[in-house]
Amino acid sequence: MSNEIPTLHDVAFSANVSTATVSRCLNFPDKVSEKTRRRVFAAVNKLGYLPNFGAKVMATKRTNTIGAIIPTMENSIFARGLQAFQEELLVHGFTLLVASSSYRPDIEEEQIKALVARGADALLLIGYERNLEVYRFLQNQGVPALTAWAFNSSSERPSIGFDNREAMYQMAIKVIDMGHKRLALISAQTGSNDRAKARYQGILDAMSERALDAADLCFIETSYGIEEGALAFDKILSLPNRPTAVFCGNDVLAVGALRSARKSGINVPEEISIIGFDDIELAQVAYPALTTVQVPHREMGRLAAQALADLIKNGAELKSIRLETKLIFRETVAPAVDY
Amino acid sequence: MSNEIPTLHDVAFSANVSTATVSRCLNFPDKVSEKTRRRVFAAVNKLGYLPNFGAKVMATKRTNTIGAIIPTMENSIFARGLQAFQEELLVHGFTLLVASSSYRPDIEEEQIKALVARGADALLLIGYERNLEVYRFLQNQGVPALTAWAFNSSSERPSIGFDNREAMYQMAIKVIDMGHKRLALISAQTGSNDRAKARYQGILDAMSERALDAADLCFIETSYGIEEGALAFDKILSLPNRPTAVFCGNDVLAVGALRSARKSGINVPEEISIIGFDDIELAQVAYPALTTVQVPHREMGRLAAQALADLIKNGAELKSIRLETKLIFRETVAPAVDY
DNA sequence: TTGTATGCGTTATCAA
DNA sequence: TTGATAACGCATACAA
Repeated sequence: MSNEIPTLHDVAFSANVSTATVSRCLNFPDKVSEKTRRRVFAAVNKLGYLPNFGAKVMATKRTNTIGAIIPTMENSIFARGLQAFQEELLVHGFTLLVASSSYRPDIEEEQIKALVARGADALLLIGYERNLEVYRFLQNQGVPALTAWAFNSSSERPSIGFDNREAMYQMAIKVIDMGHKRLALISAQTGSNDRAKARYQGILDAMSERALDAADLCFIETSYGIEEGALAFDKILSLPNRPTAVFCGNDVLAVGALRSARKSGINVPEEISIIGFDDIELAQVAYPALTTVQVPHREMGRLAAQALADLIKNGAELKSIRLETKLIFRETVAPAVDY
Repeated sequence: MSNEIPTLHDVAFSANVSTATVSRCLNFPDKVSEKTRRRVFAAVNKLGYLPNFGAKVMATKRTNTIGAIIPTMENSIFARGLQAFQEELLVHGFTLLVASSSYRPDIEEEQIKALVARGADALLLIGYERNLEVYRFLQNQGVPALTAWAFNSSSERPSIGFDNREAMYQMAIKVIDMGHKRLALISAQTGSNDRAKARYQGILDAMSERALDAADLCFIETSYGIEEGALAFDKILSLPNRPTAVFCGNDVLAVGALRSARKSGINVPEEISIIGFDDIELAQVAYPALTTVQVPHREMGRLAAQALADLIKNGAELKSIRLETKLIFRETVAPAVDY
């Protein structure tokens, strides 16, 4: 029982052929005669040969690895999409390299460099908004990047996602048309998050469209978490002219709001309506079940992987794809009571 | 504006030193004179030099990459742990390679090979149970592996996790001592899941300990999902001698059970108690809030990353670590009603 | 169809 | 402190 890891050379020696033949046999089996192929594979099995990764990378200039940088895997919308992304990548023979930014642009930048340094053949990024210099760096290094979770027709960067503004706009129109005039939004931090910003804009646009003064929107920014949503909702409850409908930037915040309402003895939706965004599991399990916007996270991940694989393997150009969202009315929204 | 990616050579030429000096300068800055160091770094910046990954791997025989294979990122217990794992890995200069097995041993095996082939310096695996041949393969390839999410004192494989049997045992004892005699367990598939198996065993042990006939446990196996939990609960409800306490292998199944109970008009916990496992977000958001076992997922991920980093960088031996779980009593458990 | 020979971009050994 | 040079293990152009 030898303790050395076998190389191409060893296989070639054992099969009594040249290293070139072994290499060919492994990469293009049909370019080799039946007889030698059998000999080679026998040797490969006998020795337990596995191609050396570094050498392969060096020779082919390709790692067959694709990097993804997401805010955090703890947010199930990213976990879900990433899972689908990875599964599809596997089908095409790629492996997933993962990093997270904790929603911080500086960390994201660092991670982008790290993944490029690690030889990622391409990158998946969340949202458009980032330093121009980053895009230049990617270009210089020859590493293509695809944007996901957002679609903005006015940007020419390739992206696979949905129109955050439009989705929230549609939901807001519906809710306003149910008689709600005093609205609130509990939003994720909009600073460096173009998705949050777009959702905010969607509500503003809907208000203008329906002749409400957009300046009257009660806007609260907070960070991600159930607790944070609850705290923000508490603040809203203490307002003099309490809103009748509270939009939330995501389902997690909405569930926090729901919890806070229950604690304060406020009936949802009779006294106040609450709206989420994403339609993660929490939304249907919440009590009452949450009205929200359904986003095709898995589909996004899958399509992103396909596009990237197609780009690397066939040189196909990255094309933007716009996916549709869907309004899901469950139990947390009711017509506004007038008084 | 040149379009070529610069190499060590280019930097050396530009700084007017040898490639050896540049390499040294980058890897051991203090082994080089102040003057040349400045010259070299100036050249590096000017050219935008980034070390070639493949070449580096080939020369050092190290990718600084660690692979993790988990059942699925969609299960938030893994997403959470993986996030912590990745964050800690980053601190030590490692990148995370991710693959998922969908709870299938054959896919896991394939993925293990894929990650080794991708040059992972070490692997993180979930649970002990797998083909012996896999461990032999890992050994032959010289790739160390650490097991997480389970701790079994009778195994000598290094692992960082908790005692699934013990945790469920403690919970069951508590519940039995509240007067429950007719118990049920809605379990994840135990076939190739040692954690599920251990939790099952924990209940059996508790029953024996409290002089209940373990054969009376109503045991249902199902796959992961809210819907699946609900269906299993429906079955239990239709039983002639209905159990008074229903344990669930995880919180997701428990939340499904809760939903089914609500639909059937059964009061929880007055008429039936429901117990989860994991304490994910769902548990506190569920209504009524779920009684469950809290597991330190993040801590596991963090410690696993530390151990692996220490192993690769300093050759430290992998040591098993046993973490504690905690019983969380919320609102879904009440003393048994006798009749 | 198969073999020979070279290059890929680092690191590391040894000498200077 | 620095430089010349030999690996590292594979893919591939070219020759046979």
